[in-house]
Amino acid sequence: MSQHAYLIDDDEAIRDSLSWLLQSRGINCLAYASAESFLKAWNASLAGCILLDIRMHEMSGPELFELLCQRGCKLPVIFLTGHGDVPMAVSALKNGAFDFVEKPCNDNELVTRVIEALKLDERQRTEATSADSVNARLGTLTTRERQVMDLVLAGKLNKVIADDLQISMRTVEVHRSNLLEKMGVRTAIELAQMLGAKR
Amino acid sequence: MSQHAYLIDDDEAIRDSLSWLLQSRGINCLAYASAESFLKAWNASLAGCILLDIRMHEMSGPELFELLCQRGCKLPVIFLTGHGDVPMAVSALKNGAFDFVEKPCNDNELVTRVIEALKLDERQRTEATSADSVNARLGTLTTRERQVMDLVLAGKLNKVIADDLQISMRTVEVHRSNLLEKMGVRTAIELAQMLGAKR
DNA sequence: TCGGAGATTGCGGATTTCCACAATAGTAAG
DNA sequence: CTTACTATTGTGGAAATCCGCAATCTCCGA
Repeated sequence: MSQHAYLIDDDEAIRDSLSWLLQSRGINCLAYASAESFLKAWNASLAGCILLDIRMHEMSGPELFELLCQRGCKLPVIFLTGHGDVPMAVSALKNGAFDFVEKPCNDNELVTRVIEALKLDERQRTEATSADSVNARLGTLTTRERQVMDLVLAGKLNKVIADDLQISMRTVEVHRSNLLEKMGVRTAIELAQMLGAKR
Repeated sequence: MSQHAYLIDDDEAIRDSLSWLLQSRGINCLAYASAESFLKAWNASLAGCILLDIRMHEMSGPELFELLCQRGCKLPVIFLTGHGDVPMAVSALKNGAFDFVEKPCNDNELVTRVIEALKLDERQRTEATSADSVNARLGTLTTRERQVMDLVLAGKLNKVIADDLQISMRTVEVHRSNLLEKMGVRTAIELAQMLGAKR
């Protein structure tokens, strides 16, 4: 899925001019006339960033933003507003918005910020991908294997783990070996690194 | 060092009224009439947060903020301004300011934000403390010990490490044992966790 | 009811780790 | 020059890990 700038604004003139601006700079842009229409189109695989007007009919920009956040949307959001005030901008940024710009704004300035947002999403997506593969592997572990893994990561010796779980050392060894295999690592250290880096 | 709100504003009336407000709510407050005077008083052990006026004679609020950041100041900064605009607020927050409020502002609102900033600093300070102890320990390691540690964390066996460093296995064992001792852990796993969590 | 997956355990051997005891060398500080 | 620290290596044994081969036992879905 290639990156797009998802522009959400109920003002057709704005949609047209910004779409054109971005496209002319080589940025794919899809425009939506309402928060609702974007919400229907959104899914977790969309990549890029969101350009979101603050004031719209029906659902407002901030409302959509909150809803998207709840649904796990990680796309950087750049708020657009023609009548913004400081508290509104502060609130948006403190809530995790990527940026907040006033309309009308300098074309180059806006494009620059959109590009920054796209880069951020790119990075986040890369990280998320590796995190997902780790989680997928964690998902293949059986209950016992996970229990053993936790104790292994706690730095306990097999004999201690065996004692904790009330099973034989040999069983622990088997689980340990199997879980390392499933996680795609050869030693417990590598496992610790793999999980440590992602949390 | 107990927490203080460091108020920096060249308007005496503001200093007096905000100091009084904060003190009356049980928050220690120290006021400075200029960026320069605070800069002279600042040191890394100060705890709390900073209330910083944007426009001042000589050095401005944002200038002081940047300087403090360069010097490693981690105190949350709440910008105060009587004539703020949106771009200024956005810029401040994107540069890492904790908050941005307009004067005059609601007393309770400001106090709430100051308290949030103080809590944040408290948390950061706690984390920094443990990170410092880890770094201090890392500092006691000799060059060789650090080399061995890196390879151990890479999940390599002692024999491989010995080969890599062109020394005997026995020497690796000694270094390994010594570094684990110095780092205050009993196993390489614990070491990996200790370092993994702090990066 | 049959088959597969997961949990469990034992045996025995190859590898590795962990350590105490001991010794040699180079280097920097005092 | 003496002391302290670091780096280095050896011997030898105790403890732990790693693994292949084998065998039960339970639970669950076909």
